[in-house]
Amino acid sequence: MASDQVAAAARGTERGASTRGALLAAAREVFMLEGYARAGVTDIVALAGASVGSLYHHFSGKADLYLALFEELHHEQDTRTRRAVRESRDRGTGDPLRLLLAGARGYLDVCIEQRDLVAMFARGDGPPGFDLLWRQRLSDWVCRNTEFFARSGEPLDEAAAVVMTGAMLLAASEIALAPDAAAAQNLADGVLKVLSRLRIGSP
Amino acid sequence: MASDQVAAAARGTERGASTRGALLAAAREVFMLEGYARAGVTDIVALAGASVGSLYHHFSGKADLYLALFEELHHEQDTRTRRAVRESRDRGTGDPLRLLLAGARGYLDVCIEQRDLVAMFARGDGPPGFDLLWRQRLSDWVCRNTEFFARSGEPLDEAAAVVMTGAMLLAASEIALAPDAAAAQNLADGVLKVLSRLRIGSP
DNA sequence: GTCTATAGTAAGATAGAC
DNA sequence: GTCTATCTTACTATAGAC
Repeated sequence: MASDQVAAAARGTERGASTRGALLAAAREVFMLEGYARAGVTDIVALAGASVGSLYHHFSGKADLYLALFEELHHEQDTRTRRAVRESRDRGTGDPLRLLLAGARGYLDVCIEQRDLVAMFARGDGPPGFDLLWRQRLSDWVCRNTEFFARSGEPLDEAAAVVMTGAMLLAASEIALAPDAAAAQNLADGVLKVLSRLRIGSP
Repeated sequence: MASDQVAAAARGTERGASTRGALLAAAREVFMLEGYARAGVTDIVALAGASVGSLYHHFSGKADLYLALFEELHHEQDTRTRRAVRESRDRGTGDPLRLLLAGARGYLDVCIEQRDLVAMFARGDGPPGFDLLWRQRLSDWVCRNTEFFARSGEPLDEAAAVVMTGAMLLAASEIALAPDAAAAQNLADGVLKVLSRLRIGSP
């Protein structure tokens, strides 16, 4: 019967998805603990309760696994940043710098929640070519902020963007090393407060 | 005769030193071009006109070569930073933030002069464990700046240090990517100007 | 001090049965 | 979709002659 086929497919799909999820979760643990280079494919599949063959069925290899984790975090950061800006605007904020800082807070919130994962990426150890992807993302970010400052009438737009972005970058990294969430939150608050002194974009 | 022995030793030493220098220079080229991971020991010795055996006579391995280059740059940055602060003080500068920024300029000057090398280290790709050394240096820097701001009466001392240091870090990285020295200089000037607006440490 | 040739090793990836 | 066993590849590092 057709329903049997459907049911079988569904079972298969569910099982596959669960294996995939277990592999991702295990990779996360092992990468965080050992770093990318020292992590072994065998350690990951062992922790996931799966096999090497399964891993290569779902992913193209160790690097792919790492990239998947990175994209996941990046997506979350992006979503939260946009949401924070939107909510601030809905609350009536008009000042561009205020909106930028609201987004920055959203971003740092994710960093605080996922300190361990952020720390892993901040180490810089990743698959060959990952640094290029990272640099690309960073450049994009600087460009977007440069455009923002240019629109706000800041003459030193690029420099301002470098200061802003660099501060956020190191803040994320230091937050990842903070002993607990409270200390991390404290640091995030401080950084945003200092940045608000820049008085950029409010001529 | 004793003088023969001395002469022989001197010749030997000179030859050794020259090989060592050639290896360092070649390593610099190859690492800059290929990155650490992709660089092969064989490529380096080929470019240096030396042999694998020589390399392992002078250095403990590929990683050691990389570290030597890093320490060299670090030493230069340190020297120039201190010199810049001293010179500024001699010119009569008393304001602490001004002195800090003078040092920052000295640091960025080295980054501009050695853009290619800085770009190589900024990629983050290095020998296993290098990220730890890097993080250590970074933490030291943040701590020193935190102490500086604390002495200057800044209540958000750590946050201010993170903003300042993060900005310098990304500035170095962006300078390394600048198309030419003029653009790099321009960006450095802008960043220092923006940072001087923070009015940190001058309550 | 320098060289050539060789060995070690480690880990990621693949083949093919179930 | 999942598994085990095997492979292969690429490199660093060493041994030992000159």
